[in-house]
Amino acid sequence: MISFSGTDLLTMDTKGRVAVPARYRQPLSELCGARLKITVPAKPTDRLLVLYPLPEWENVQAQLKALPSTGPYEFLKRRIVGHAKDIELDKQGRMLVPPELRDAAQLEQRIAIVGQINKLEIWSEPLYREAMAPEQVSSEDLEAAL
Amino acid sequence: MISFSGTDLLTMDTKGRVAVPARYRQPLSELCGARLKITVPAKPTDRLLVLYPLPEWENVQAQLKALPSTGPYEFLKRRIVGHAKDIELDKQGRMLVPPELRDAAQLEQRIAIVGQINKLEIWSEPLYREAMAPEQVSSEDLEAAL
DNA sequence: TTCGAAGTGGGGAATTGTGGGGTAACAATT
DNA sequence: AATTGTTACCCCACAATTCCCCACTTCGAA
Repeated sequence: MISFSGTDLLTMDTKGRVAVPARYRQPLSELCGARLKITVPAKPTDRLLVLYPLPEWENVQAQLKALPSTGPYEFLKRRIVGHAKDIELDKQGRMLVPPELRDAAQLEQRIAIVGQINKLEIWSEPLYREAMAPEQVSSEDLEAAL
Repeated sequence: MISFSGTDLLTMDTKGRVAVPARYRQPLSELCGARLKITVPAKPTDRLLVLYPLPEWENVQAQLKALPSTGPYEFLKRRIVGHAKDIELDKQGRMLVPPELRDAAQLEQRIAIVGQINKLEIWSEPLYREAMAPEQVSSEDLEAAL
């Protein structure tokens, strides 16, 4: 299994294409023919997208299926599955981000791709910078976490 | 079996026709000759339609049949089976949504087709946006779910 | 400096979504 | 039974998007 990490700053062109960082391409191709699934994150207020290799997505889907169909879980399942679309790469190693997801995550030209172990996160670069700013977490919470 | 996921934003024309997203057409054709069943959802307050491939509908119907014929179950069965209609696609891959169902789901021009594993949901786009809005789930409930 | 790999841009063909006209099937009405 | 009107389905046509290919540029390594 691949392990994603590190940040790549890239640009999305006018057709909505974004290059997948080259270092992931061969591993992805071997693992699953570079077939991926893109969707929204669990928290509805988070403005980003998550990108799974297909086998990893199967796990996620299985976990979702195991959740009860009530209240917030119901919402979660419908939201994540309802937004999940297949992604393949073109011969230049780029993905085409579906328009609905583009604006769900408020993506513009500048994009940040962030590796998170089993998935990639796709951010608008300005929003990513904001989210990473130190003042986004209270110092007490941080202390508690460390 | 097909697995539906992801959202497609489309328009219903003045004749009540809606294009089935192209990525589903071949799978549906192979699975069941693109013969589908459309009906209302279980919750009477939900404003949307559900669309099953015929084999999947058979399962649903069998489950309904197994329910006791009393009180709320009786109601459920009558409601779901009573609204169910056959759907086929025209040569351009569009379905014709029956008028009664159109206004049961308050469909207007802008439509969202949402994949949910074994079925497709047909929403009015504005209503779908509302339903997916973060305010629809309390932040405490959400915290608990994550 | 040269070379190759990576990221970016864009032309053009094919596919997909949309709109609308014509006609056949069907229902309703007289 | 004849007439009218409505509906559904065929076809064609246009527009937008997606996909395939080629090319330029930048950057780091040899």
